[in-house]
Amino acid sequence: MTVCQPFVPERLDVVETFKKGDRVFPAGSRLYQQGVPCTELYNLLDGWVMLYRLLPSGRRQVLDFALPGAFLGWQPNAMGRLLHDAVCLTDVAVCVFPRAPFPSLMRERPELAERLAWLQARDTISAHDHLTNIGKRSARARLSHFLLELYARVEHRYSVVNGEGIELPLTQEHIADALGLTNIYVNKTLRTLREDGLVRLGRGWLQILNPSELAVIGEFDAKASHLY
Amino acid sequence: MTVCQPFVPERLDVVETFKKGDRVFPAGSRLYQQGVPCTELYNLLDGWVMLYRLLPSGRRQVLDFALPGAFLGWQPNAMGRLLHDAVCLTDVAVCVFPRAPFPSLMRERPELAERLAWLQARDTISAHDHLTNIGKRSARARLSHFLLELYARVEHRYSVVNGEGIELPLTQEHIADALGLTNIYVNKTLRTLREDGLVRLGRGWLQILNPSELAVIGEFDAKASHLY
DNA sequence: CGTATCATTGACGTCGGTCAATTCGTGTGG
DNA sequence: CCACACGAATTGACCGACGTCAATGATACG
Repeated sequence: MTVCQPFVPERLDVVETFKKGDRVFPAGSRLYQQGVPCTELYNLLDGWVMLYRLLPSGRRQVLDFALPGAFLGWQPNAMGRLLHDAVCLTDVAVCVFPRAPFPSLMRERPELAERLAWLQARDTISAHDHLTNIGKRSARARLSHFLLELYARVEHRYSVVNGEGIELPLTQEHIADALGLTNIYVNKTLRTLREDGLVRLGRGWLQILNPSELAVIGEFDAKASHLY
Repeated sequence: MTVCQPFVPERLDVVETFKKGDRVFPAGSRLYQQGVPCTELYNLLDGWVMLYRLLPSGRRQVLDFALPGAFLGWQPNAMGRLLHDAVCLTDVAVCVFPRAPFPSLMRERPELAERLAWLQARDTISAHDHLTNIGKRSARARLSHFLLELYARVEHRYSVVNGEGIELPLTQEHIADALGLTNIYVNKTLRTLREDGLVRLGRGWLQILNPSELAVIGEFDAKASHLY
């Protein structure tokens, strides 16, 4: 499901030719910045990347937490200026492409354009999920939905021992900025979820204790998760 | 910027061959329904289409108001089941395509896949805008931002006499469901905007009286509107 | 002219925000 | 090994933006 990986074998070399190579970014570093042109594209191989927008007022809206397989930095030309920030929440491994030859590369390799279209369509659906979650649910439901979805996505990518919990390199402030809440209220809502025996969540890890009850609260339909 | 229109001339016939023809839907009718497979794709030629999701609880989140040029009904296969509803707010003219041959058509015509990728990327950006608006702004700012963006989009498609206002076939409930508010609070907030001489808005039309002040309130950057 | 839909307004309640203080955890330097 | 520092988590008191409920008014349509 990544951009460069699962091509038909004999085509793979073409994309391989264009890539600049793999690179590692340390936790806290930035892949690219809102409003600034960026000459590279990134295929996320390992680690977590947070995508967010900054408002003039300084507030931050988290758009997505990108997991391995995500293709980052590509967008219709706003004169090359990107519309969001991308920072690494963990050490991150990416496959780097130069941006310039990409349009012609897409024309030469239709399956690349096709794959990009699908990735983008999936991103749109994901954004619509996110939108619905923020727009129409209470804080408690938002958090439930968010944790379940994140858990499912991580479970799908990393090997997770069933019921063992996952690594979750997010602060409560990150979660708050994703859900349109304050870190304080996220904390208070988390407490009620914990007290009800639904989740456990500490520094850097998450465990879902009662997925079915959480799914009811968050109106989460596991079968409808097409966003892996 | 539509799917079938601006191809290089000699290619156009290929897409034309596949299309099933133009069709008109009356206001209030539905193009497709959430959870139901749909065998067609639609290129919106004229009119307004509202895209929304319904939650189990019955609440509705409006995802987008589609304007001419939008390409509707295409998404990565969730077994063909669509994830949102599309209903016509006005009489609507669409160019209809059968869904089945589309994957192979994309492979034959790379420029189609490329165009779809770009349209989808634009949709993602638009969804991120929407997300930021709902997640991080007060009701007053949300409304200001929403009205300005909508005005800009309509202005870009239909010929608008400067300062004359536009047709806006939305009820306050539609707006509320798009912005994560209640129709009642939308009404009250609109009143304050009117009283401050910023907008005029009645049944089916909208006039922006003070765009610069509205832009300040809504943190709206006209230059950043890449969503035409 | 009657009915349905949408807009408007007020009274009241609450969910979530703001402010501020305390605790906890981890890393760092003495 | 302990003292300190710093960021994150936690908690409480208070407040305000927005929701809920209910009634009235305006428009369009048959």
